[in-house]
Amino acid sequence: MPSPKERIIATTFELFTKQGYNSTGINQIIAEANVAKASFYQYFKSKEDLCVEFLNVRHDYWFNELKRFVSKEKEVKSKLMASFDFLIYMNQKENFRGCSFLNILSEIPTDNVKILKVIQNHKKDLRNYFSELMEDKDLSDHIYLLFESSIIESQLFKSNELIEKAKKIITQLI
Amino acid sequence: MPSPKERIIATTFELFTKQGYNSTGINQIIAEANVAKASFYQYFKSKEDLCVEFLNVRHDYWFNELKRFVSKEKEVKSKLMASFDFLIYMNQKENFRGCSFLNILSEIPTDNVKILKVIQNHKKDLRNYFSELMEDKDLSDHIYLLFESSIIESQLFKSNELIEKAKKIITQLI
Amino acid sequence: MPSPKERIIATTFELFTKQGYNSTGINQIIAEANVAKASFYQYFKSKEDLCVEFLNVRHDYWFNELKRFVSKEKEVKSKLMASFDFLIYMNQKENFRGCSFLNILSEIPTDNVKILKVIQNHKKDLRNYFSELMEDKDLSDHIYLLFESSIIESQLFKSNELIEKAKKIITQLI
Amino acid sequence: MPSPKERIIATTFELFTKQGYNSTGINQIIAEANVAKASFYQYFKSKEDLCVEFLNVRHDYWFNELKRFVSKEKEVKSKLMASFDFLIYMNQKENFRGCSFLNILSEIPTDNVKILKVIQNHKKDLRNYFSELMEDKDLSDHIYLLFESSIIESQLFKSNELIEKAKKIITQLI
DNA sequence: GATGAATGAGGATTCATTCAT
DNA sequence: TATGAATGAATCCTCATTCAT
Repeated sequence: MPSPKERIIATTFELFTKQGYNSTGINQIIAEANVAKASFYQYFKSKEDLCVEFLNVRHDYWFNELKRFVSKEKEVKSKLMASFDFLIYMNQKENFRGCSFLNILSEIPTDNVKILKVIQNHKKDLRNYFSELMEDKDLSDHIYLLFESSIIESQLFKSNELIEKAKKIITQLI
Repeated sequence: MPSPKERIIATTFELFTKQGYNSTGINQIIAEANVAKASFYQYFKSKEDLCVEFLNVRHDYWFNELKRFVSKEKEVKSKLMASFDFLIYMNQKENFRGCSFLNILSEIPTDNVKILKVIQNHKKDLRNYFSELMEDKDLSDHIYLLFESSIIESQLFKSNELIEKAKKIITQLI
Repeated sequence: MPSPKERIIATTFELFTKQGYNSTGINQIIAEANVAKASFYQYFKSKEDLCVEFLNVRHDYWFNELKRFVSKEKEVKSKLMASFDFLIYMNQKENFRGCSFLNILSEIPTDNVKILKVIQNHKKDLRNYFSELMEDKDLSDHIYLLFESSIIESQLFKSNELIEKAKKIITQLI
Repeated sequence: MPSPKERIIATTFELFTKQGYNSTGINQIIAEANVAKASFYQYFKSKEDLCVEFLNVRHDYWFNELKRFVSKEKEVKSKLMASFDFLIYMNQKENFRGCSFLNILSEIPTDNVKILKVIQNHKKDLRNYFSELMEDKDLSDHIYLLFESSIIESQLFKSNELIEKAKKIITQLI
């Protein structure tokens, strides 16, 4: 059996991803992780702290999954297509829950700098991910923007339609 | 003095826009609207109900402001530019609070169909807004997607940088 | 049946007097007052607030009891003796719980100015009470100091011995 | 580096004196003493136990300081004055925190005999301290009572005014 | 002799909502 | 129609203590 801390993180990952930040209480986390309340607060001094941990774990998980998913592709264009297909894959896997980072962005007070920074860094890395695939920075930003809206729109409409449309657009751009 | 219902709606508009849905309690609303609690529940049978009302009011407000902002422009291209400038205008006015609809999308449980529909309709109208400006549906969707990410990214980074970049991209597209 | 607010105050009075401030939880208060938790927070925005209310009620109660107890005496000297006898009376009635004000002084953080002021005012009133009984301010302060230690010592030793000694001392002073 | 037990006692001394009993958690003590939790419970089977130890240490410290402070005086009267000056000295040193013993008396449940006895013994020793300075037992008790209220009043008002007044009173008594 | 991970009962407070008037 | 008192479940968090190693 994994350690309490590991169980907390695993449970948090699952619940924050599925239900979001505000809808998930500490009580539910410790109940499902089968951990004492005080154990929880030994590892995370606040829910905000846990949120940061979650976002870090999610960051690693998400980029690893993305890179694994894209790894079989050799050309830039097919890497791009695979990146968008990754969104479709994740939507199916996670039931169109959208981007955990943007979701939490909407859930926290605007002055929560600590969490904001983590979210910003995640998106900076994503923007970098595209810029490293090609030389034209304007183009990579263009694709980044389409990628971002693809996530949101598919979350909102619980449909991959606009992801497919983005793919089509990009095909024509390159 | 406006009626209780009007005062509730005005206060809700202000608070939901500024603080978000979950961070705004019923108590704060009725206190600032100077309305009795039971009066509140006479007009809105739940907070969810109020949310729907808010989104409807916000929808009208937002589109009216957008259209007013763009109305002075005659050509399609300048209308598009003005639309993105509207985002910059709103960011300044509302302190980079982003899109109320997408924010609430992240704040509610995924199974809240009632609210979801209202948000979807808002975005359908927005997508239509662009498609009515031009014949090429692929192009209008393309612009719609850039518009959506422009909102989000400027909220996240509290900066209009990517709005400007989207404008540049669109200039080159057309 | 008294109103919830009255029941809260009555219960608080009883519990704070008997158990002290920190040892009395909100839960116990609302349970014994038979009041809903939210009702409590409707009337008192915090436990600190309740404490201030308690001290005010206690202040009135204590001085009224004191004055009532002393009222039958005509001469200064016998009024003084009665004042000290009042301590004996209260010790018996409240089981040597000492002074609620001084007890709470020890229980709160030193920087809690709000509560501190209430305690200070209570003691200023007591000091005034003695100074109004006689012309010699030094003498009245002298007696005030003996009165204060009488309270404390009888609380500490659960005995009225030093109250009696103070009475004897004062008899010789005057 | 001192032993764990010594570090615990030193830290406890500092924190209990500064913050009081209830406001000081075991966690803070072991953290600042740099000691493992289980080590703590090896030396002290409960917080109550630690409290007793603290009071004993404080007792020795306080009387040693008092005697040192007074030692240079030869006459009874000047010894008394020095004793009261010691309170002023301590108030300045410890920021008007009052008497640790009386503070804890207010913080513990009334039925805690174990701690109560320690506090009583401390005060008995203090009463003895004065009675050993002079033959008249009534007078020494009188001074003891003024001493006690001097501590309390200066704690309450964060002022040495009433200590000075007590000194003046005593000067006239002798 | 010394450790630190793990505990569960309890702390104060806020929430959206309903009731009797 | 309009009120405001009253509700109870839920929130995040802290406490002193014990356990196996």
